[in-house]
Amino acid sequence: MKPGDTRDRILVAGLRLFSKSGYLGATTREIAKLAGVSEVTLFRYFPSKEKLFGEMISSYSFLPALKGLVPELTGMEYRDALCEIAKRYLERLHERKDLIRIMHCEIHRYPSKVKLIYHNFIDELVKTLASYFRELRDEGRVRGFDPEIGARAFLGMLFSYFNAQEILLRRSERHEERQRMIKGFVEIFVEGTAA
Amino acid sequence: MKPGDTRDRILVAGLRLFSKSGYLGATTREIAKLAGVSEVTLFRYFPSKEKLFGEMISSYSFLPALKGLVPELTGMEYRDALCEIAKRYLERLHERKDLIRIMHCEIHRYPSKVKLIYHNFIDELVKTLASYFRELRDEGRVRGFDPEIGARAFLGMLFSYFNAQEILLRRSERHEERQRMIKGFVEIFVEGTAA
DNA sequence: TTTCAATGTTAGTGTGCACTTACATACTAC
DNA sequence: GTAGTATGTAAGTGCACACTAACATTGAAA
Repeated sequence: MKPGDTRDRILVAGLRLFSKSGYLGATTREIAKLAGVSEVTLFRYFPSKEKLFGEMISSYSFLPALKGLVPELTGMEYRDALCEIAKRYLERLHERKDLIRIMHCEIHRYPSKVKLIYHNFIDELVKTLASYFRELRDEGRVRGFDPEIGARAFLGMLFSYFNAQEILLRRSERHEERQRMIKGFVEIFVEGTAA
Repeated sequence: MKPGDTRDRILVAGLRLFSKSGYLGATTREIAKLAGVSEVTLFRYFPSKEKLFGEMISSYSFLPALKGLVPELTGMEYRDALCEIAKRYLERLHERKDLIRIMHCEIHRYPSKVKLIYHNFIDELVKTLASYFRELRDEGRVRGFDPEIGARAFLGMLFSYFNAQEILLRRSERHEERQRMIKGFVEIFVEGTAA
């Protein structure tokens, strides 16, 4: 067993259990068990539960969700581009579901760190999408709405949908319904912002 | 001190502290102290912390947020009506902020009860708003989009805004910014759904 | 074969918290 | 005044959990 491997397994187990039971609800025993190590080993790697939590949050920050996507979009039709953005965004949210849960529930525990991560995530998204809208606006392909508000509106529709389905109601996500919602949202948004 | 008064004060204190610290983080000592009673009295009214939590959730369910509003809207201009809906919705969310936090974080504790309350809340909102859209559509004042998807899109934009501002970042909400966001969202939505 | 690092096992300690028991006090109704 | 009801105070129980100490085991490198 390579060194580093154990540490990672503990971090992954922490992510899972902190997400499922909350910081206080997840016990070090459970985390160690899920990681397949003894509880003592957990404390050899992380001097306290609090430190484990901190390291976990830091190491599992969000990947850029949309960065690098914009260039690919410039040639596409507006409607198709928005569908693509929506798809990617929902995929990223789905991947980071556990982390999102934790940040929602434990934001009071590590206010500055969690807020920073969250803020950066939202900012990156909004700015990326807003810059895309600004580009289109300069080409006269959409009307002159505020790009940031537009970005927040679009991402907000999607986030709420994700939140209701996957975080709160924990439904099995049905692919076809998701497609239908995306199409509906995009439709409204396209009509609402077209030139 | 009337009977019933004490019980209520404990429930209110429970709401506040469960919201702030989570179910496990809030102690019965703290709750009793905030309610201005001794811890023993708390246990005289509620046989366990779990029961207190359950009673609290049940008694503080959501009030209908938009019901009864639709009739008032029928005479109004579409844009103004949406602004009014947005304003009311955000006000209701603001009032029930603590409860919303709890439901987000503790949904795994009382899955069926919490889900039911939450589901009913969303359903009431979506159905009310969708019926308004359907009415307009029948009069030919908006185009033929799916009223339910439209409702989810509109409420979703607003909810995400509320969530980011008040639940996660706990910002002092600046009234003017809120107005600006509402206007921007409504603008996009109106253009996106107008006939 | 020896050595060393990573991990396990066992058996703790101390603390905070939900919850209890026993008894005291204040106030109200009769 | 007496009885009863709501509340308080003091003290404590038992348990789960974060965290520790001491020693055993394994496996690979030298």
